[in-house]
Amino acid sequence: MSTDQTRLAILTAAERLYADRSFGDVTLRDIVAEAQVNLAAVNYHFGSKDELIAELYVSRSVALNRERLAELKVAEEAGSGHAAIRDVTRALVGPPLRGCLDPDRQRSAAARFMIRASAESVPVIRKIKTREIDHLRRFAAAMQRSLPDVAEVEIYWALHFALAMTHETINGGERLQHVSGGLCDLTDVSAIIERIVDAVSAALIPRATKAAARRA
Amino acid sequence: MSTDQTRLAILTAAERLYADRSFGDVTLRDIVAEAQVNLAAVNYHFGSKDELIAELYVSRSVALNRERLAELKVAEEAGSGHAAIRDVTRALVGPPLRGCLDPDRQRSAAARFMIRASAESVPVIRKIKTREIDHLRRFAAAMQRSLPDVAEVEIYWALHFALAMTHETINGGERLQHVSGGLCDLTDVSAIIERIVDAVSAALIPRATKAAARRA
DNA sequence: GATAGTTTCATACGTCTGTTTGAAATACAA
DNA sequence: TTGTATTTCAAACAGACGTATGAAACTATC
Repeated sequence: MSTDQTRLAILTAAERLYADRSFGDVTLRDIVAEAQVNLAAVNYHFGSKDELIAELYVSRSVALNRERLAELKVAEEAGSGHAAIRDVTRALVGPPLRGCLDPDRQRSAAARFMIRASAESVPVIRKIKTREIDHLRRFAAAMQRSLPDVAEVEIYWALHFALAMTHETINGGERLQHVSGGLCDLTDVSAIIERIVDAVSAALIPRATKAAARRA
Repeated sequence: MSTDQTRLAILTAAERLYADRSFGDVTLRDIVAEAQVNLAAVNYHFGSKDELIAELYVSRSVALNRERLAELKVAEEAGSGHAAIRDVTRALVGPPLRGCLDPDRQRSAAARFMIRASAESVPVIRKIKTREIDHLRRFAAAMQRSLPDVAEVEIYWALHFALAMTHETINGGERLQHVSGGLCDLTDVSAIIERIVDAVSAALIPRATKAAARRA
């Protein structure tokens, strides 16, 4: 092909398959069948399976981070410098949740791939996760700015719990629906987001007022 | 051997390895090397790799459920019939957290294996997860008894979030420690448990008082 | 339109996987 | 001890895996 259509076909095919199945389970032969390219194309264009996964992870990682930071920026500009804690949390958990729960399987593939990359700890991804650390620190800082009275350690735990609820809702949503007998609605994404935002606020705000009272 | 020492050696070896690495990654040859038995012993005693995993999962699953229900029973008897929401939550998240974060690798293996089985969705385990559904429903019922004013759907979400925080703390604890620059202490297990219990209570109790006020 | 460079393709390589085999070793009952 | 049943063992099986090869098919430049 003239341009690197093949590269792109492989990347999107891999993304689509990794969204549903584990890294170890998806073979190169699965990927090239999905992409409708030759088996050798993967090693020609990427060098190895690991390098393919790494490149896929990096590209989707920067996309997710960009999306989150864009939302954060909007909230911070609306609040003339510092965003409310609810808006910061929304910017953190909104993109992956909206992405994963999108009914369009292809559009949701990127988000679900990222969740898998976050959950499964395959060596090749472990090595390039420094990016994620820095990114999460920026959100911790934003949360701290919105609640200056809260101790730093509480901020990190809240961030951790926010991601926890996000990931488990995506990965274990089926179980929740099962356990609740279909009572819990997983189709209304914004309601889920507000629910998580509520939980994070409820956990943090008492600690803020308590700290403020101590200070006064 | 006279008794089924070999069966047991295989089970504990598999548990130990699956606690640290994924199901796909751990081979039968790894397991028999760890157990110091012959390769063919696995298929002789269990039939196949999948059946080994299934038997291991079932046995550890009933052990975990028993532990949780014992804690719940103690709390309910102390409260003469119904336990406080904090105690119910503690009975749910305490056993896996204490198990996984135990410094003794061998003792923590069972708990970490269960977490992996819960996170990785391998077909053979998916089929026998009905057990887990029933078990979680009993905890939902206990939570409902402790907070009768809260809507049923809120109970299920709270249960879901409690498990979310538990799992992510176990699986993503390393990241939390990294992001927080070592600020978050993962060695003090009971402090972590209280933190999760706090978060669940904070999420539920406002909804209880609100519902009670509406009712009045 | 010939040439050089890039990309595709069928095919094969070596290795590792779960599983099977049949004989050897062990245990246990008569 | 003899005979039967259970358990172990080394070895091999067929299949799937990631990767490598070299010829064929393209694309672009002159």
